[in-house]
Amino acid sequence: MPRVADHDQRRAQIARAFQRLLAADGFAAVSFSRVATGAGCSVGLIQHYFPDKDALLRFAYDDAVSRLGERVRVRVRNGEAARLPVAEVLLDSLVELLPLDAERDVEYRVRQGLQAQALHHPGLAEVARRAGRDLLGYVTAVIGDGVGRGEVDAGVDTGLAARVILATVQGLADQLVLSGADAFPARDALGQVVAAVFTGNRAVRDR
Amino acid sequence: MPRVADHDQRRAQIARAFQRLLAADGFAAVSFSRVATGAGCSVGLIQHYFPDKDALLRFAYDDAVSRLGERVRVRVRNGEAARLPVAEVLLDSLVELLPLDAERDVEYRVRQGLQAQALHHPGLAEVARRAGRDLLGYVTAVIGDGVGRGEVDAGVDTGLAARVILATVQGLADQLVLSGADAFPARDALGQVVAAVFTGNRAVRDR
DNA sequence: GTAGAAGCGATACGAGTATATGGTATCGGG
DNA sequence: CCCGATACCATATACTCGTATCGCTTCTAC
Repeated sequence: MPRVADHDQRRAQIARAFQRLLAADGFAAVSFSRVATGAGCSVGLIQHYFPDKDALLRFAYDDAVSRLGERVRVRVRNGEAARLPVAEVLLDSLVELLPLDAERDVEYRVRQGLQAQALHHPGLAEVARRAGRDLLGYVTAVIGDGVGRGEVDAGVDTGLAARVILATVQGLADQLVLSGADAFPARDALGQVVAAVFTGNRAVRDR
Repeated sequence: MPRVADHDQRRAQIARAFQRLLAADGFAAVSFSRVATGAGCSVGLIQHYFPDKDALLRFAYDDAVSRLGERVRVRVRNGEAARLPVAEVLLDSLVELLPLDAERDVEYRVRQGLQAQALHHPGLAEVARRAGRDLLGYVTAVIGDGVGRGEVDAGVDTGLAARVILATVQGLADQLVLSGADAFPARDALGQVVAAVFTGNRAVRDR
């Protein structure tokens, strides 16, 4: 066997350079040569690990959403370990999606940029749909959990409520990047919507 | 004086071609030559009416949001003429923003595509901010109106409530284009959020 | 009429793109 | 030790892009 290299690590390195570039300068600024410069390698190396640009886009998108999902899962574990109310755990998880600090801002921009492309790009659309389904399923399950614990009225359509909450998160994120992270109390705003579903727990609603 | 032409009409014709192209094939597909083909003219003509690409982008963006604003204003006038509850008028107006039919889908994609570009484009960002401010001011005023009529609790922060509602609209729109216009009852979902603010009017909330 | 300005199109140019190709360096196994 | 498979790079190719420029046409004012 010949010379070896850690493919996963290389791909991640390239994808991160791609993400940095996308977040900083926008989708139009992403080219193989610029990604190569950012990753400290040659264009040829990128070609070596990604058959074409689509593959790079998909990988980078997937990498971003899976990292995000990981962060959310950690939040949930911590929240459950601390025996917090479901509403609070959910809110904390969702705040991960908002571009409130530098790291999350980069991630938001990556998701945003690639989701915009997904509208006209079947491969990316599939990644976007899957990510959306996962997140929707997760939030739906959490709300269902809230029903079980009496924090949510039994009559609510958990799926629709999850859609509304996720929509609000997404929209608030859009507003934040446009008007600045401290233009308005985004967490409070999101808290209102969550509280509107978790009517059984006034401690959260009245925060 | 030499030969005359209707500049506004020409610019609109070009901008519409631009918007069609953007909505159908995405921002990356928008080039002068394609816009010219779509508008049935030459590249030179576009250059004649727009000094550079930025000017075309800004004009097209502005055209899209002002047309949308006009549609919203008509909705409001009709709603007020029919003496509908404020919450209902607001909901009808906001549904204009959702890509529920072909025309609104095109408009949504234009706004979405250009807003995504605005993140890394000062000129477009200014248009986006202004459009956002206008819409936010409008919704805030409507909610304030609701307070005056007793449909909204006096204690609510009208500006923040407006932000939340607009965020939800935007996020629901994103979900709609990703999962199809009839994937879920978007109007009902939006109605829930509006009703959460307009607590004084159960007829709307319980619809 | 006709001068001349504006409308409008064709084309040229340089930069930048994704991808293809050929080559060199570097390591592991026999 | 050394063959060869693989990592990696430099450059070539065949585009497309935005923009600049030139030239023809068409109309109005005098």
